[in-house]
Amino acid sequence: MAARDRTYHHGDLRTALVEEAAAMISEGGATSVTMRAIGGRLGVSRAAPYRHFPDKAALLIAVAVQGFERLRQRLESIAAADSPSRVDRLLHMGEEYVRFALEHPAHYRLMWGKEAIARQDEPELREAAGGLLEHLVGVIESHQKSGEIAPGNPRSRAYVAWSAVHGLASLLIEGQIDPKVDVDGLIRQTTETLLAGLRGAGTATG
Amino acid sequence: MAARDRTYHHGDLRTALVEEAAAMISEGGATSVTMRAIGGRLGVSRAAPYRHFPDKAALLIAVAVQGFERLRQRLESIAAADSPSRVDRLLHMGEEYVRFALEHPAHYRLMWGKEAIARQDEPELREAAGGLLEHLVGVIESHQKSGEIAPGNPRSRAYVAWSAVHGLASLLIEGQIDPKVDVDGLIRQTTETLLAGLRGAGTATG
DNA sequence: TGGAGAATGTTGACTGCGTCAACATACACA
DNA sequence: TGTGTATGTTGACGCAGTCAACATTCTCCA
Repeated sequence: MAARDRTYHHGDLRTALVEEAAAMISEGGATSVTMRAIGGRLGVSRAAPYRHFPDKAALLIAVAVQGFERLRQRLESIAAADSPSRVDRLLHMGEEYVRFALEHPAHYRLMWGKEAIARQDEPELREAAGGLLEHLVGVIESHQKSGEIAPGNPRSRAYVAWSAVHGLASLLIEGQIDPKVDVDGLIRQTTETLLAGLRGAGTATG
Repeated sequence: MAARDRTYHHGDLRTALVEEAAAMISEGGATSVTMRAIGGRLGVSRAAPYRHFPDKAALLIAVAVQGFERLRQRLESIAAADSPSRVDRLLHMGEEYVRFALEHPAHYRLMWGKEAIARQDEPELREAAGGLLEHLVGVIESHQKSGEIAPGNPRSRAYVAWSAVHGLASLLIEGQIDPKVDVDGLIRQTTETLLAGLRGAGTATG
């Protein structure tokens, strides 16, 4: 990108588009991304992006997929690494999840919001989101084996856990939580409450 | 609205706009609402709505506020009425919350989504959302008094509870949860897990 | 080595949308 | 009864997404 100034062909416009779109999203939210503006920022015409993405939604989907991959990577690195006790690890994962959302609010919104992307049912998207869920299910299962989470359908348990962190993340990034609240404390309290609930609540339902 | 056909003045355009916008949102999501279309559907010109709302965002805000009022009313009627044991009532409230979102997905999205409405910080909106939270805080407090929820800052506890139901509601309406899952069961499991967590987890944090 | 065809980029044009300004009409009240 | 205000209409502007026609460059085989 440094040495490729002013050539007719950009070199790797597709990659650049996704990255630039992600940057614009971070700066001004998803609505600030326009095909024209993104072209302008990359020194390319307004229609150039259409050589790489059929429409704007497709570009946003690519950005969202990228977000999923990064989040997943972040969570997996926790699952794999340095946590002493298993319980700690689970709490840590929940916290990291919320923190990711706080660090990349517009990105996170794009990942889950149906409104933000016209075609939320794109297979690529579903797959990326699904991967994340599968990972969580696996973690839940392993914790069930070691007894830290009550038995029962691990997928249901995963959805419950996911709801808690996703809900907190959403409320935080949508500015629905009083700014005076201690965010770190709230995150911790949420994950701890969740874990306590999962440990105990062995209703027949799941 | 029946007898007022074809007069120059509509009669109560403001109200009609909010209702029509809500209807369009239900039908085709918030993006399907355009000032021109809404005017057309009401037999009025494209600029007429501007006599009642300074811009599109203001109209959407009115719709969102209406949604808040309805949700609150629904929850309050539960809190006030027929539930036998207190625990049941709390579970019931959580379930109704999620059910409301399922019945009015686009409406619900509009209520919380920053992206959907340009100015999420509108005082009118904050107030409506705040009212809901205060109600929840009150419920939590009363349950703390009777010992069904561990002591600790009731506002934090309320945020935790809200996160759980809001998260589940969001995941459901955004189509992130496998359609094969038993939704009612999942809702129940979520509220039960939450309650179990709130009953036990008395960390120093809150 | 020199094209030919594919990739990639550009420009012009069209449409739909939000919105403003100027103008028209109806209503309310003195 | 008349006038000021509330409400509605039409015309116009700019911006965004997108398509079609055209231009340039790249690749790769004869």
